[in-house]
Amino acid sequence: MVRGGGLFMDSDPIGSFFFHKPIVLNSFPEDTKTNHPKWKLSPHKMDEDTIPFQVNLSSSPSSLHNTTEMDFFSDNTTKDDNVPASSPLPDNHHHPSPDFQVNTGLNLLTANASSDQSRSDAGISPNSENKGAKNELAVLQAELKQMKRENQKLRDTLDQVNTNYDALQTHFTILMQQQKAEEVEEQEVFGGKLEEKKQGGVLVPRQFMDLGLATNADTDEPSSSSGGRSQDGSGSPNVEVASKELGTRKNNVNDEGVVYDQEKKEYGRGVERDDSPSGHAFSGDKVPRFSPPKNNNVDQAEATMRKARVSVRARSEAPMITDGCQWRKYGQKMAKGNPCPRAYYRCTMAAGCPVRKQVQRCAEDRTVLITTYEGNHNHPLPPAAMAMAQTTSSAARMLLSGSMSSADSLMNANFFTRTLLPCSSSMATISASAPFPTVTLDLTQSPNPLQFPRHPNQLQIPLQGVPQNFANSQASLMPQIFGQALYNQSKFSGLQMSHDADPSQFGNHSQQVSPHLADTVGAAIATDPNFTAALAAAITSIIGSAQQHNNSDNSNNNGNMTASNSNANGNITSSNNNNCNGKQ
DNA sequence: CGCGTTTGACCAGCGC
DNA sequence: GCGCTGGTCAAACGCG
Repeated sequence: MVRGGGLFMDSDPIGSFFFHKPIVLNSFPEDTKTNHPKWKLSPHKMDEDTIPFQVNLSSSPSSLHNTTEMDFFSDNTTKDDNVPASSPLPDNHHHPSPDFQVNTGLNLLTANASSDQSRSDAGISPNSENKGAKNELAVLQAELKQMKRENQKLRDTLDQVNTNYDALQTHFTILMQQQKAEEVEEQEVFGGKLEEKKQGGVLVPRQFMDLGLATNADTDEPSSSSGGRSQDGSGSPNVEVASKELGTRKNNVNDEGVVYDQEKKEYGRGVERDDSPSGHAFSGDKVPRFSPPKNNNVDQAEATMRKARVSVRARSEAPMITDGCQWRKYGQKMAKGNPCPRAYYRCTMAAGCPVRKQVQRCAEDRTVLITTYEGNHNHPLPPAAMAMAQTTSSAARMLLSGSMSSADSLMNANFFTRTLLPCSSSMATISASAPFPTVTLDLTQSPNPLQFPRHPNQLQIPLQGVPQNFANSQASLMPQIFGQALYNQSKFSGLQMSHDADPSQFGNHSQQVSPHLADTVGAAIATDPNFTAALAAAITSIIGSAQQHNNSDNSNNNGNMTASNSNANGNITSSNNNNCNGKQ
């Protein structure tokens, strides 16, 4: 994992913990390999495997710098000129020559040492050799003491980092749970009794259009039926029972994507189980086939919810954008009005995941890849997948909250325009004749490269020629932030707009970028690991949320809105298809 | 041989 | 009722 810069205590079990914690520390005056001054991270290391995630320790680098006892290698050179200055550690294998003379200037001989010495030296050496050995022993003991002290300090630092990390994680989890709770509130507000629907004789909470986050899907229902190949043994229910309650998202965020399948400790793979038996409540994918004649109003609303889609437009030469999920192609059709075929994919990260997506190139601009997501994941997601999922989820929530609260979708579109797209209002359109609501996130333009330190082409997803994990981190970061912005926006559109909020008051806040955001995003972009991206994005979201809460009453969330607009241009179009020209 | 993709067939919704 | 279209299925196929 992460190593402390230049601190390789391979033979030292005390220092071995450096290999397991995401801390970049350099306690040495100078890394003689790279000649980087103290606390300056080696770019080489950063490129390799360090995560320069800036943890705000109470002990600043300077304060650590002032802890001179950590700088014991200068003593090393003092007490033993034979030891190369570049040696970062006291060489345990360095055996002094018989001429080895050390003058530490310290009177460190302890009674214990002398007693040991007296024992070991008994009848062996003359006085001079005894003195040399004693000195050596004293030096070693002093070094040991200092190493212990330093180790203790580093442990303290590590504890503090861990504490901070835990606090951040807890905060993030709480925020996610709050988000979930608010989502449920929105369901109650806008869905009313639609929150529940009957399926298989069991009343289950009706899923909102949550494309990204594991919710109350009942994956324990064995699949069967409807033909299709059956899943292998991977069909262990990977959504915990607790996920049926509000705290579902916890599993999505608490393990840096390590645990996706609590039982299998891995992603579900392989041929997907036929996910939805006929009439499965979450078979949002099978919209045309899921039409039991029921209460008209309820079904109409449900159909609207089910059919809600989020379309993401991104420039990419790749056949499919990298969104962190695993997909299996199950069909391809030529769609009317577009010479490019439309491919149909379904999520295979977990058995029975109803999420599907359609991928099609834009008819007018073949470089634009249009990915339309539909359905909700019923399984925990890795960070990279969460990013896109949250984006689509938030967009869908925003759309649905608006559509459910108001029949005037055009008003909703105008709201999008004024809030998210102050500089591109023409992009916000909505088709009143849409058979189902679709939010289109247009990520094909990046008008603010300065605000979001990314090459414009990096918005092309995935980044070809770039390591996959890096591409993932790149591609995932932006939707993460964007999604948070959309989610926050959805709260406005869904809750406030129905009251007396003046949308214009949100208008120009999206032009700003918080320094925190820029720093965090920059740090995330500068490094490879998905964890970094996800964590940075999460923290970014948290920061943005915190800022939003701070200014919540009369202004919009600067950080998040900024992020969305600055990195993705925030073009949102509500329409009913994923063709460029709006035809289908 | 297992797994993923391809592709023609099939089904349902919708408009005329 | 018929045709068009979108969406899905599943056997065939290809690849490692």
